[in-house]
Amino acid sequence: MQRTNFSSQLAACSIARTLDVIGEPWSPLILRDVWVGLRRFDQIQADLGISRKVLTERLTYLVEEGIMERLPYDQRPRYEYHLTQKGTELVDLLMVMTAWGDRWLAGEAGPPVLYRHHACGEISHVDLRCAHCGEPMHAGDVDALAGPGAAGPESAGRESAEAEPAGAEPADQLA
Amino acid sequence: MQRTNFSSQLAACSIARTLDVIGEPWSPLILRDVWVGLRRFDQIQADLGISRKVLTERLTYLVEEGIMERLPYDQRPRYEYHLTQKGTELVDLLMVMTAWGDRWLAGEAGPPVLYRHHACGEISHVDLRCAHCGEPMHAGDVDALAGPGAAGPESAGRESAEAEPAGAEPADQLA
DNA sequence: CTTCCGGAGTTCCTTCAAGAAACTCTGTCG
DNA sequence: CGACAGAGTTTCTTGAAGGAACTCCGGAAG
Repeated sequence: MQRTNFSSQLAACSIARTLDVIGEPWSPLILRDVWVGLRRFDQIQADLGISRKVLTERLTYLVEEGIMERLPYDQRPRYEYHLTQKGTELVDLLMVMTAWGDRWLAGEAGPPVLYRHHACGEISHVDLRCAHCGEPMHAGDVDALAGPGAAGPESAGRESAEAEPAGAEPADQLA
Repeated sequence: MQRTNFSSQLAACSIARTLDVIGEPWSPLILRDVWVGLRRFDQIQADLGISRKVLTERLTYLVEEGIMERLPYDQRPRYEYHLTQKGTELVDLLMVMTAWGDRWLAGEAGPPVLYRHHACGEISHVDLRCAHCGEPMHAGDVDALAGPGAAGPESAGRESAEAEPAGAEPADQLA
């Protein structure tokens, strides 16, 4: 799996940049474990069954990236991993994965875990809304335009939108 | 990278199940390309710079999983990939990645691509809300409980659960 | 009719990351 | 002083990703 750093994409795509932080195998599950309270090396290792070497690498990287902090919890050399603000906000991603997985992949037994929303007390899941107007915001509800950090000079045009199968295919670039 | 199928987790975790579908390297970027209108093999390959072999594998798998469809667009053996409903809903994940990446990783140039929300016409990004009450729903706004599809018999209570660093940390389990 | 071409993959070889399991290091406790 | 436990290292093997060349198919060109 030789260096999958998406380098070509890093410049122009927030998705690729995000994947560069938590896109490696196991990273999202490590994030989940720490989120739910499994904060110590051996706990996470036992829970996931991940190789210790890989777990070390991932934790080190996540700390470097500011997703987690490594904090001593004892006089002895013992450490716990805690989510930073940056990491906590990344949990949004996990909640969306959960919602999608529950909807499309849940076994006949139903979802394995339920979330109760503090605000309303109901078992619920997340839904995506526009931060501006509060209306639903999903794949079909947006147009993409080149932003300030867009790639090359020629990238000024449009983005997803059109995209006719047969006709004049724009084949834009990405985000 | 020998078989990272998260099998131990698949039974009990929608996050792991979702990762099993789009967690492999490149898959989210392929999804993005198809979403924005790059639907043909060579287009995607050129855009991502991915190995043709890996692209073949990923596309085949995504089609098998019902994320995309492979449709002929010519009398000749030419095909395009289109998102299914299942795949389109997965784009939510990309939109959340974009939002997080824009917030935490955007270069000094600003975000590379902007999204205009049809409903309000504003440049915006997604926000997570409770599907029930519409209030914000983020990492700290939920309690997790074991659902019907929870793991083993002993998993009735919590899962990872205990594991308080020091005090009585709730540290619920996962999804 | 034969040749050319372009999209869509295959094949093959190399390299490097994930798995597995044993080993190390460091304080504390009995 | 020896056992212990948490938190990693080390070492070796396997297999997935890269890369580049090769194949296959049907229409277009000559």
